[in-house]
Amino acid sequence: MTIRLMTPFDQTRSLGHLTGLAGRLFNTLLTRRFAAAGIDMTAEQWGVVVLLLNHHTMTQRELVEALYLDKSSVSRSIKGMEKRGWVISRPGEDDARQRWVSLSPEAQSVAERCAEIANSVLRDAQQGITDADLSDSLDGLSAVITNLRNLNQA
Amino acid sequence: MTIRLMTPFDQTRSLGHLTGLAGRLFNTLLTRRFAAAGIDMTAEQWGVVVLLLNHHTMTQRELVEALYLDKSSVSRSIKGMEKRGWVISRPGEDDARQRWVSLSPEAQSVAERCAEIANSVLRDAQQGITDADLSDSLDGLSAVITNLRNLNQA
DNA sequence: CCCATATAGTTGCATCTACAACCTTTATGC
DNA sequence: GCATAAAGGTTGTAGATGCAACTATATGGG
Repeated sequence: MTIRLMTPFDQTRSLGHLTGLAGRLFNTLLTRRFAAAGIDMTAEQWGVVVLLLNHHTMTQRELVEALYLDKSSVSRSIKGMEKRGWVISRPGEDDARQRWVSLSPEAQSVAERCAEIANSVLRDAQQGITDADLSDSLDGLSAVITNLRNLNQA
Repeated sequence: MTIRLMTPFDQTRSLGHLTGLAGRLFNTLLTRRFAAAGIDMTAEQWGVVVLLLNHHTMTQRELVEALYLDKSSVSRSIKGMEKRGWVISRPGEDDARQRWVSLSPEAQSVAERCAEIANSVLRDAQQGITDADLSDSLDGLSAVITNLRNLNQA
């Protein structure tokens, strides 16, 4: 017995459903492979590490803008990573409100292996898909993200 | 100062990053629009409601397979939805281990408006993207999800 | 210089998620 | 039949996330 709506909604092929599912699967697989390699790092934490590899040091506000997370999420994430020893957090010298975040030596020492693992996940996830199709999917995804960011701002 | 890796990893155009971000943006926008319409339902809960609209009643195990979540996540999600009044949960008659979940009358009465809101989010998120490009993106996403599901099983 | 406002972060609270360990009930093998 | 294995769910624990309210610091206009 099915309840029919005047306004049909097909979840199984909805972008919202598929993106959420794919994101979740990516993160769990990456976290599992980190763990299998003896690296106690989550996929989300790896996202922070990648940014800090490229920028050396960032304020939490810069992380918020780069990751598009709530400032409270970044605050707690950094706290956890500092407790784990992946990052170092220091108060700003010019502006006492800021916290400057940078990678710990330990994080730098495992970054190379993490990058290999992250690339392996991407490779495996994309197997059987042509580069052209993949590029099209990324373009579509980027366009949707641009739309959603604007909608969430408003 | 940038730290260069032997194994480069470009996050900004990585499928893992983009899918996670898009999924998050979809969910927050949908949850916000539900709230703006006076409907106290999250995007994740709407996913359960859609399944129950189409199947009338399901066991938690069936929900686990359809949503591809851990059984514990479904267990707590259903508990919260029952507390909120969106679903009814009853023990199985044939198999005493099972819990059969179905929609409450209240959920059925708001489902129509929820479907309209969910469709509006999809429409807005996809604006400016041609149907052909969208379809290609969905195909790519589906292929990636199939890969990831197999990888996560193994 | 001082007050109003804006900015950077933190904390309380709620939801969502996964993994591991566990309980209960059912199915299987002998 | 009975012991063992498998299946359906729950609970403990931990991380991730958003929103609202809050603190502390900076900035700008009289």
